[in-house]
Amino acid sequence: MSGGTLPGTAADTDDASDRVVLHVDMDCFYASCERLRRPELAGEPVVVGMGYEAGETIGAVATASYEARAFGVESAMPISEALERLPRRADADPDDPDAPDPGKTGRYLPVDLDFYKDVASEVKAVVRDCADTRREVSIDEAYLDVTDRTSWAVAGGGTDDDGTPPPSAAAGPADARTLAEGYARHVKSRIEREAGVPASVGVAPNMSAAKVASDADKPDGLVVVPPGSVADFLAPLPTADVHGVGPVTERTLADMGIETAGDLAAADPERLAAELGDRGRALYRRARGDDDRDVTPTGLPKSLSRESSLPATADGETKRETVSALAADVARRARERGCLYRTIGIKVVEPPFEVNTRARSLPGPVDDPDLVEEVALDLLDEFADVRVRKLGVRVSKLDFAESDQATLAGFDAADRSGGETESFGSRSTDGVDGNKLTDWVGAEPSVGSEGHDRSDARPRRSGDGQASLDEWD
DNA sequence: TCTGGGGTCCTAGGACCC
DNA sequence: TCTGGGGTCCTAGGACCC
Repeated sequence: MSGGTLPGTAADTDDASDRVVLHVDMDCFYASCERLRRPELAGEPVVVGMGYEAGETIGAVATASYEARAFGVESAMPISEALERLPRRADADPDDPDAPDPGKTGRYLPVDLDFYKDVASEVKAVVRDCADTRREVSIDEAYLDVTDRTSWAVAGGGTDDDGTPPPSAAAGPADARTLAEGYARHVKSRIEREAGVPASVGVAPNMSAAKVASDADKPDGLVVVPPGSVADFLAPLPTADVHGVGPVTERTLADMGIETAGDLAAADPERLAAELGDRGRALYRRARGDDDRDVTPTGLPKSLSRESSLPATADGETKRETVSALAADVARRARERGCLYRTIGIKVVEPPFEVNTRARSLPGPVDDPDLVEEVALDLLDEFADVRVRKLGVRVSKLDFAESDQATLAGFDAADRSGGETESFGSRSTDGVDGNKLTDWVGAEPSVGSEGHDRSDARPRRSGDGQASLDEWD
């Protein structure tokens, strides 16, 4: 009837089994990190650009502070456009009548991912301390299942004093402050105090509601959605606010007359499934506050890739050089992580934005930079005559030899400096390369090539982020 | 909006096998 | 050789997320 899957599990959202899930979402994280080391940026419009260098107009906005967003600067916007809306402070010259008003300018900074990762590791330390069960989704976002640390019980017990307790952050009808709210406040303030950067926190009985809640009052928000009020909380929000609804699905839903999460929750799930497949059913459940996914740790990666934009060109030499460089970088990163791959692929983007992918699987897993380049170039041949604006190389079907849960948990922290040990569980890539990897590859003599020299694997500081972007120019 | 880079998951069709 | 069905693997593309 209502799409419940098992008898007895429908409509039990007020059950005692309700979990307490926190979603921690750092506020304009990169900009906050810059402010941490440059306090004079506090309160200023700050734009952090990737592929951006001081004085240039190239690149895209990675993060804009809320002050910059007030000028219309948005994430992923080209820097050139951001500069039109918010000129650079450096260009404000009091002696030049044509110069922009300093009060309407912003600070532009290039991404410094290594520094942000340092800050993020302090955030993670707090998160680890506050929850045994957690999922770190990205550098600035995590889910925490804190059911065993707190509960939905109403705080304050019998006292109910007439003092001035902080107003409840609860959404929906349940106006009372819960223990969960207090716990979330504790996590939030610890992050701010110990890592020095602000976070928004959402609290709900499931992941997707917590995610929406953390977003509902940014920045510096704390929104609590108690069990039983999830559907009411979501109902007025546009469908695009539901996690998993992007521009395409939003339009499809709009065409069906579905504009809000409430509309979605009231829709016919079979009709949704007809339009959107299984995702339709999943979104339907989500909009109704029904999301039973467990908070599980992030696993090992499924693929590694690098891509790079270039001025549109059909020149074969340029394309091949670009692909070779990307291939070398991907292979190096795979080796740093002690990971074998069985599929090698490329991505070719033609103007205006036509994406092509090609991939080839090998008989067995390998760690072979030369082969990555060879296969990638071979796949590129098909596009010898086309103009391209972006090229990419990817390895997938990854095999992490001898990996165990300990290294799995340490993966995020360990990948930063490629072999430099971080406090826990990280493997030394050199050691792994020397031993276990060889054993593993030995089972695949036809394509394995552990004997290759390591010229590609020179310890050129973590190739992530923009430092290495320069390589392809 | 003329779209940066690194990912995940899903779907659909074809090959191949039993 | 008129004709079934199930399962798995592979590739390509699409949608979405941060």
